[in-house]
Amino acid sequence: MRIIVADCSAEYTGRLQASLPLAKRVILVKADNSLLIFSELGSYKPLNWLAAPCTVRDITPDRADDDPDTPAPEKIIRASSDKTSDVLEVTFQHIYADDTFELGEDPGLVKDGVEDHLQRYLAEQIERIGEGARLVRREYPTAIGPVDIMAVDAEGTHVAIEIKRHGGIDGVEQLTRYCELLNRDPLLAPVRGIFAAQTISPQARVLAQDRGFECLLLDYDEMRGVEDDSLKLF
Amino acid sequence: MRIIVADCSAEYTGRLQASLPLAKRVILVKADNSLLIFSELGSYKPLNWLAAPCTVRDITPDRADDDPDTPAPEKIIRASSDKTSDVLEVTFQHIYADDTFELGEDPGLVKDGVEDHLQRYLAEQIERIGEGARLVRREYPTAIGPVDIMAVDAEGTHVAIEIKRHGGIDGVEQLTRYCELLNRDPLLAPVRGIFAAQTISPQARVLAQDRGFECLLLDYDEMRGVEDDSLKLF
DNA sequence: GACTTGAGTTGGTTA
DNA sequence: TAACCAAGTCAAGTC
Repeated sequence: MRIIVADCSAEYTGRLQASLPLAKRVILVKADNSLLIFSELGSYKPLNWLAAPCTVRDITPDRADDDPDTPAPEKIIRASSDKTSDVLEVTFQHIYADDTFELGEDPGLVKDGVEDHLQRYLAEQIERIGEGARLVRREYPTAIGPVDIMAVDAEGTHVAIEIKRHGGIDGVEQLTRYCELLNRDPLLAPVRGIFAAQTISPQARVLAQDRGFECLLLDYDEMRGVEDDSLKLF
Repeated sequence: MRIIVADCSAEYTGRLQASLPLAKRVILVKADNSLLIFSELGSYKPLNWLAAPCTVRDITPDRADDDPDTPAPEKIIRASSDKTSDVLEVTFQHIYADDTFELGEDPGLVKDGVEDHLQRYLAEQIERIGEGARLVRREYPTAIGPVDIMAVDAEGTHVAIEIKRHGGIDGVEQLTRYCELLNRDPLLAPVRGIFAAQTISPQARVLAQDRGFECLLLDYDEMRGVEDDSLKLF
């Protein structure tokens, strides 16, 4: 990892054109030559970058090109994508630091607990969709992809459940496609749809109700708590 | 911007739990205290991070807590979100570098040319949807949001155009909703739908054709070229 | 390898 | 401010 702190400007040409005026910034060049430009602004997204695989060249500015109006840059780095025509060129006016560190391999991030957990918890606490409900299976396969949860309610009616962390319109569309398909199967029809999420946008809620789906808000902490409690019984 | 290079491990607790085993990494702490942990892996996304607004504390490890089995960490940094319960704790075993640079304000990125351009070009070259076509307007307003382009073909039939850089299934669904709505208006009906994009996924193409929509591939460079040429006439 | 879906998404625009 | 939508999205899993 090469770490540069410098007054610099930059030009990106690829899927779009973007330019950075002169300012003091931090530049990271990774082992795979991918290049990131950071300022104090924004979240983790760099102002500008070039993804690997790419080639990085240090260009010493040609003194013959000197324009008397602008000071000669101290250095120019040009990163060119190996697969596309993307180019990111960084022009350095003053370099405060330029250090390289060998980081070596990284064991990587170990994640625990996302949307998959919501699905697992709801499957194990299936009566949250109504008393007497029974789980058929998670990831119930269909021709157009797996339904998150298939269940049967107290009346014996099949229930297809679409689970999202945040429920938006596209989630309702997805559930619509599943229910349309499932209701063509005489062995399953009629199939109710339930749209379950931690949060549901107002538009999605309206659309879901319009389509005849029930909306179910999931409380992650509460569901986790129930699991923890049930574990304590053993 | 504080730049640290160190052997470190990290624990994140928030919307999920995630941990980083001990390895040599680069840590950036921005002016707003947001903290990013990078390795040579991945693209511009850090392995782990904590977004602003947050508070960062340097903790000198308590020597009384020393576990004879594990070496005492040189330093611990705990970043706590000010608004949520997110916490990111970084434990440093060995620090190779720890420098702070004042970057100052950044003028930010100047972008030029994205999906908006596709829309503008197609509006100006509306005969790409068929000879004799005329533009009604861009961002044609409806109750459920603006249609990208509304036009009239040579036969006088209204045409609703949905434009995407990449055309996926959700884009077809969007166009479906618009056309459904527009076709309820006796002053407009019948309304044809055109799904226009630089690339269209096979599934989206099938769905679009199933819904009776025409698919139109847009060549950005060609459309830009036409514009440039027409500008040269003046 | 192409395609689809989720993300601790992030970021911008508009109601 | 909240909701919706695009992103030079990235990344993981599936076909």
